[in-house]
Amino acid sequence: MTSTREAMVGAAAQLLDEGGVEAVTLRDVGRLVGLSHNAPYKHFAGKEALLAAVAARELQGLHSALSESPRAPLRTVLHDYIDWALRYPARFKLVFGPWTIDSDELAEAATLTQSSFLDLVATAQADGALPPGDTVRLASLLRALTHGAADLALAGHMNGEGKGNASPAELVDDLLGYLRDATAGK
Amino acid sequence: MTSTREAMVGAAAQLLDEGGVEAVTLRDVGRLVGLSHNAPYKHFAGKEALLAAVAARELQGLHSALSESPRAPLRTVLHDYIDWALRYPARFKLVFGPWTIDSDELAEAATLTQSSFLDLVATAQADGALPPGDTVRLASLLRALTHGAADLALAGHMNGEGKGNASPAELVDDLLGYLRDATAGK
DNA sequence: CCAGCAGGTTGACGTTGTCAACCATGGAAG
DNA sequence: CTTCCATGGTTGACAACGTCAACCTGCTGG
Repeated sequence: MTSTREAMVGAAAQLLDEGGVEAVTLRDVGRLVGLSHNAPYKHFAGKEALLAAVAARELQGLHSALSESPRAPLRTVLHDYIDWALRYPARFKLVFGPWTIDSDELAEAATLTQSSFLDLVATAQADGALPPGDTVRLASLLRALTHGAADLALAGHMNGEGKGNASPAELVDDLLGYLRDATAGK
Repeated sequence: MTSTREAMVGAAAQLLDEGGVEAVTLRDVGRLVGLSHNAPYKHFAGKEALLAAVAARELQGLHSALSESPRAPLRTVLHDYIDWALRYPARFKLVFGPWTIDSDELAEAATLTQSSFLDLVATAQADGALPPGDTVRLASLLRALTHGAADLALAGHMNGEGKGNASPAELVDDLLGYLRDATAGK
């Protein structure tokens, strides 16, 4: 029994996937759920609030995927992240775009995902796949590279002239390789 | 003697800095240069074309900064890149956002900047500051991390709870450190 | 001389976000 | 049982925006 609010979030996500964030219009969301324009205002303060709800749902999904298989190797998780970004570019850009609104829901989902990832990095450190040291900082490094590789790939800045070009997944593997070497060489 | 077109690009950049990409409106650009709405259509095919011109100008600026001091250390260049991104977030997001338009001007500026950066990485490899190997791939790694660190910082995803948090510049230094170790250990 | 184009103007149109006012309905307070 | 009011819905309006069309300059090349 999906509430009207959830239906609206779903409709917004659908519009997002089909035509990017520009295609998400409050009026179309109303139409998609069988209500009239302005119906969304009964559930969201405005357009940004609706988008924030979509972002929160997506973040919760990421967190679920992370916490449901706590034994997945770090490399797999990062590759999955990249696959997700490439498959749903608009969602990716929305989630990691600038939130001009402070949604409690969103903030909570973000910290949850963050802590799940931290656990993952800590285990990898314990397993000797990553160098020891500040876990938060190492996690930030991994996150930044993965995010940046996906973002550049989406922006088309990484498909230059073909020669020697690396896919985002390959870049992640490169970094993991360097980090493993640093661990072993210590 | 700045042409009307250049004035419009400048006005658009100003609006961009003040209020983000949403604040850039063709009508305001017209007003800012003392002309009436619709004047921009005499110089640009539409809004996207205007934004593409702004992005191209910004990319050319990056390329100039890169090529004017060819002896700057890689670390400095990357730090400058991050400073630029944090100081002009809207420009940064515009330049590395998805270009739905193919502007020759933009494409050319992009390849120029790309090649400048490749030269820089190649010299760093020759100096022994970076491990040998596929220069393009290594440059992509550096670019992805720098870009991702800046983007996450802008999105607010990196100022968690303070403890152990790394600034984008520190992450760049971390990666450079790992790469230097990989070079020396070889 | 004049044809035409670059650059500029006004006016209009449809779409969108948002606000205001009104309406139904269902449960809680009296 | 009635009364009240919050919830979720509606319609209508408004201003702003992107964009198109039509019109109006000058200047310039043939």
